[in-house]
Amino acid sequence: MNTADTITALLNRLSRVDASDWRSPGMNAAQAAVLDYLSRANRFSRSPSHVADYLGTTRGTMSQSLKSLVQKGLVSEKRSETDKRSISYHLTDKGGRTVRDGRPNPGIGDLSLAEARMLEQLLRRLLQARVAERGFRPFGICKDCIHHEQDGSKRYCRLLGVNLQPEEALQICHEQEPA
Amino acid sequence: MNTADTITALLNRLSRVDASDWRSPGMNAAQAAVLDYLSRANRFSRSPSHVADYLGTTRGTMSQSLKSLVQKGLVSEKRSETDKRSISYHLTDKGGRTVRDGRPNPGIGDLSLAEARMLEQLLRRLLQARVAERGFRPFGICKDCIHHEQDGSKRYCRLLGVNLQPEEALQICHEQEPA
DNA sequence: TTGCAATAGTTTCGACTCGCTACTAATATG
DNA sequence: CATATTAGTAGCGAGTCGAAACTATTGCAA
Repeated sequence: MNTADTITALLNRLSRVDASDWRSPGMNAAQAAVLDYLSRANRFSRSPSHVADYLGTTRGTMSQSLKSLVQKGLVSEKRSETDKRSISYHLTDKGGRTVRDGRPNPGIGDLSLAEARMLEQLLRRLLQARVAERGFRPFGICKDCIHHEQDGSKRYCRLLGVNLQPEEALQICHEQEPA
Repeated sequence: MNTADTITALLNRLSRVDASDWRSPGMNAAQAAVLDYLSRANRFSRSPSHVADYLGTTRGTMSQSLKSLVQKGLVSEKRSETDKRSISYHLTDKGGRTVRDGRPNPGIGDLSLAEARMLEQLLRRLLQARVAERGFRPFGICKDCIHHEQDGSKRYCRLLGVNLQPEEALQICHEQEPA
């Protein structure tokens, strides 16, 4: 077994072992991933298609997942004014609490802070490679985008032609193209 | 979001993006994980309970998964002679081929070989920590175990009291305790 | 303008996952 | 020898998953 395969196997078990934490309170890994994404994505990136693209699944599946999250009161939908086809989902208060409190804080064992940072960077680059390999969008954060423009404290998106709130600079955008 | 959470989020998306490869030929991530485990576990570690422990799921779930793999002819069962309760599963020829050929060889992008090795080591240590955190068994390989005894080319397991084949030294064992 | 084509989302289907509880059979233990 | 423990399974209900079919809206081009 070569290194790439070994890494993939480790990744697989790790996410499975992590997932066993979420399996308690009527919550599963897929739903947790959706909530996590919605908590970090900007207002232009929260449609079923976007979440599906991010997680590498289909619109049909995501439609189902979002429906079940709506039923649980964790997520709420808002139809777009301009394009009546598209819908933007967002966390409810309860959903926000679930994301913040519900996460069992995962340890890093005997890894030093420097090693953890190193691991984070390596994972980021691996993810970037595998995402590109499959033609997926990068889903990076707004401020690292070629369309992001900053003038003092004012921020602007050249692509969408809108002004941005300060907190939006760190959110995930489906249109993001790394600068 | 702290480093541990960030790492968990990266891990999650990575395994999800990887999983989208397996979703083609009537095969899913859970089944792929079972086949992968069975291909690497020794003859003492291939019962439903063992696979379930390894993947952090339940015996009931694993029983179902194994049933569907049997139906596809990828896996076959053998009842134990000594303990008539226990069953050991193993890959069929077709199952072996599926593991070997079916894996879309995953890239490592622009990571150097040294960086890939570093990533592998860090992941291994993180996994070890999270496994210990939850009281799971380590499922390490035979030769790194306190019960493993080597005398020239002869290998022996002190715990189970049996002689071991050379190739078994590198297989996963559910009884393994790191030396 | 009208007539597609593309897009966003949903629904339905069948196979499967998943935790849970209840169950059977075999083995241990006192 | 009675009872506890262990290994595995069956059934339940909610949900995941891909695929295909379907609706509604928007874009585009003749």
